[in-house]
Amino acid sequence: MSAEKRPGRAIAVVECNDFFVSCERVFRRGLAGRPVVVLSNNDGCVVSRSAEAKRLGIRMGVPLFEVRERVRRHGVVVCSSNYALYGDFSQRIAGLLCEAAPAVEVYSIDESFLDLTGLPAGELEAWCGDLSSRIRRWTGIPVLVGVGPTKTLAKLANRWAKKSSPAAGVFDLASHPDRTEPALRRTPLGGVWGIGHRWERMLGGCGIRTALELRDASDGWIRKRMGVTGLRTVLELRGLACHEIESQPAPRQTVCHSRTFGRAVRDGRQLHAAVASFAARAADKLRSAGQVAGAVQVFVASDRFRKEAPQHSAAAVSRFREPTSDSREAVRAAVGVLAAIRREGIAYRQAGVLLLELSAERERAPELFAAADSTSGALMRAVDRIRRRFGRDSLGWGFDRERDEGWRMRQERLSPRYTTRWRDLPAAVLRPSRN
DNA sequence: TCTGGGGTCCTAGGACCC
DNA sequence: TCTGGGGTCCTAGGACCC
Repeated sequence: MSAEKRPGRAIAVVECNDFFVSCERVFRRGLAGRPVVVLSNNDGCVVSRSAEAKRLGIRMGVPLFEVRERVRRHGVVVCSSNYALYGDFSQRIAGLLCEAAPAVEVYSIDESFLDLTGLPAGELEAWCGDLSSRIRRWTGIPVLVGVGPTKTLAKLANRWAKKSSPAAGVFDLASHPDRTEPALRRTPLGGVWGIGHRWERMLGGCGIRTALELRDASDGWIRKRMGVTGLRTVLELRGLACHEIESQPAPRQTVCHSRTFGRAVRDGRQLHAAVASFAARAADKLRSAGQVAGAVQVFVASDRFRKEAPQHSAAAVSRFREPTSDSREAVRAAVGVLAAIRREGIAYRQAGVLLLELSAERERAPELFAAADSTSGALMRAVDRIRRRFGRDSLGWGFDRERDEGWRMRQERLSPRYTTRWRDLPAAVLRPSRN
């Protein structure tokens, strides 16, 4: 355990407020002030809500069909998720953060950690306020900033920025340690970073219900019940840093592309086509990260919500003869695995392809007796180049042509890709002035 | 009718070795 | 026949995150 208490350590976490909804609002001014929700893939669950939608009692993660009546009654605007748009906003914001702070960890699509150690305590809040308004002005996205001596306390501060002073948008525990205890006392366990549903229930059963009670629990007991992961959280609540800022992201260990289908798929050819396209996409991701994979895993699952239908889920792995990022090899191996695990007569609702045992392409050791396919790398580079220039759909594989679209996901309310596709670019119309 | 996708880390247990 | 300690590697499952 490398816990460390250093004087004056200041970690900020910058989190976009209701990020997906905020992105939708940037180009659709009519959405301001209205209840808005964004859905997961397949238009399944609510994954982002505006403040107005939250006030209507629409919970995070709820399936759309359960709140359909409320949506209709209150005129809630419902959007399919548009990851091309959100990803682009995310990159722009990350760019601004990297200009502003020396060490930045882009933690997720809507949140980053900044190391602000060294900024005079008296200036922290104003500095964060400036940053927040700069992001708002240049991207249109509102952000909230929490500051603390550890990542866990910064996250807790962020929660308070949201709850207590969303207008100011900054809550600082690093230069105001006296605020920590009251904040911990008023934070339920579920609001602590690192405490999920299971642990919340377990701890609640033992009489621990607030972040303060968790902070003051005994080390030995926490270690026994929650392992080192739980102990780290507790130490961080005490101001001892266990999680550093990782400004150089570690290379991925797995790459996954999976989908729940728009409807259940019983037909072998369709499932084959779906898995082939997932494998090709996973290999694309691999190449864009400059990695190769040693093995591929395929999984399939029937609809777990339809208890009356025959259920089957399975997964299996196939190893490549030599690490590769060639889409054709990934597809070949994946459909082979699929053929071995698929059961006739089962209606599958979900499938996915994982690439495992990743390593950097340049570190790859050539196999002594491999019949090296020297065209593979060149072909893949050419494919990637053409797609970058002419769009992802400009070039496909043979199996794409036979593709039956039956498994495609539902996206009935997709907004345009305003910032990443030329023909979706918003137009500004200038009218001559009348006077 | 309608229920997401993509990751990480840790732990326990078994196989195997010396 | 009975029997110790310590190590590694692998896998499955469980917890968490957004």
